[in-house]
Amino acid sequence: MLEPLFLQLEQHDVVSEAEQALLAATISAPRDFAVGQDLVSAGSRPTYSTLLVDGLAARYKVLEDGGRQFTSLQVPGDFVDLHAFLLKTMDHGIVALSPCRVLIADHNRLRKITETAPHLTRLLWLDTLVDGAIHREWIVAMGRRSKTSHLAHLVCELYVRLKVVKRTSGMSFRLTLKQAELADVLGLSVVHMNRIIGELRKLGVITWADQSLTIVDWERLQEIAEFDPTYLSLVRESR
Amino acid sequence: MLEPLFLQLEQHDVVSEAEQALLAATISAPRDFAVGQDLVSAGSRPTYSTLLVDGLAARYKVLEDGGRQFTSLQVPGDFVDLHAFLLKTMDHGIVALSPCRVLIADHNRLRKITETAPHLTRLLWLDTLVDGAIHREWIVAMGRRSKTSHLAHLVCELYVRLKVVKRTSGMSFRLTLKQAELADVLGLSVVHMNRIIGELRKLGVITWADQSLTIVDWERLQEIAEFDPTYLSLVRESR
DNA sequence: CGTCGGGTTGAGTCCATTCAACTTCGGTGG
DNA sequence: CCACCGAAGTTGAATGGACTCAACCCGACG
Repeated sequence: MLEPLFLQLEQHDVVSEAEQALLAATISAPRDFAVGQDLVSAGSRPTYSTLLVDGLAARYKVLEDGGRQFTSLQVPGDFVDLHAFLLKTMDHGIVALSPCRVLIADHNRLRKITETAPHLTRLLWLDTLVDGAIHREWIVAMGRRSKTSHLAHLVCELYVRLKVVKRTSGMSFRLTLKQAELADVLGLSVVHMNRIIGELRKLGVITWADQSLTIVDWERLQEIAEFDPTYLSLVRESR
Repeated sequence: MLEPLFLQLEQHDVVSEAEQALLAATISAPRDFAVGQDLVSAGSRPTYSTLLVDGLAARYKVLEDGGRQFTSLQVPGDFVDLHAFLLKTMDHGIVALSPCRVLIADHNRLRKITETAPHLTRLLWLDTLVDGAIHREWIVAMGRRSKTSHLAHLVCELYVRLKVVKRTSGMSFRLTLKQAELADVLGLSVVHMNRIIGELRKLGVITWADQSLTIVDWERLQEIAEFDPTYLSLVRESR
């Protein structure tokens, strides 16, 4: 069940068998969440971190006027709230966008890892750093890209991240988001989100129906997005 | 010269004398940068990380059409590229927005810390996690706040972060940004940026002249921004 | 005294929003 | 069986926010 996590970690560096065993011993208790449920709620102080192993989840904040903004999308193999291990208090919620299965890693055990397994510690740290790199890319997209380019970039990113954990088939992947939720990713109104999607469809670079998104023209999509996957650190080297 | 770093770390947890000494031994070689110079350039693979001890710097990315977006502002005590320790390749540049003084921490020595000083390692990790938390807040601001609220939020954030490192006097602080640079923070045109600033001035919540920004009505500014400093983790507790 | 960088202001255009209507489709109950 | 309903998506029209282009101000500096 830890496979997606290992697939992700091994993109960055070699993970020894001892380290894999240590992770396996740290993580326990599978749990399932239904669509719309909070995996972790804002303001809470969890004593464990949550590893997503199946489904799609998102971090979000809600403003006083009711507006919601997603700050990240989480795919299988992502530690959705590893940062809570040190930040202690959740400053945002995490919601299931599809049925989700998660595993639990107790903070005491994570602390043990930091005390006994420096290399594995660095890999977990790196996990949160990639998270930050994705955030930066989103900021750039929100600030300076056209909406069409922003959406294209998101599709590229999701495709690459899902491919790493073998959740793609060919140039397609399941995307269980509603358009209203996508709008909360890009910071748009639902109506306009719909038109932007129509834009990419009309350009013939994607199709999206029945929760299945297919990239029809990967080259063109990358161009529109100015997508450069460097920020995902998908290079296996000593860390 | 390490004072601002210690001031920041001690906001989060107790830093022992041994840890302070270890940091002091890790960090060396002060260096100065002029306005507009890159502290770190995009695409590079630095073998050390850079601690800002004086001045204002920013992370940025540039798009093909020449558009620039800042993804963070860095104040004294910030490790501007601590993430490069594990990410290895810089996916963005870091530029000096005022004359900057920095110190250098070699990656080999940082690695030593991860192998011998788990608590200090966690504090450094935490440093990058707060970074991520700030990124998330920026994403929310860009996506769902009004531009006025976004600017107000930025002012609140800067004030609090600068206060931690004693770079405020009363309700004022030096802000060496040009309006064009602020525009690259919020993702706006210069002209519109100017009008938004005028907005906050007209509301009587800030003044800003001669590179000195003063918060005239802190309560009101916080309201406009819906500012809640939780995300900065300014609570001293065991981590 | 002229020039230049940064800031400010006005006018017109374009993009994104809101409000609203309408479609499609799957589920549910008469 | 089909009529109805609600959720999600799509489309049109009008409003308002953000953009560009342009002019102008002003203080620093040569």
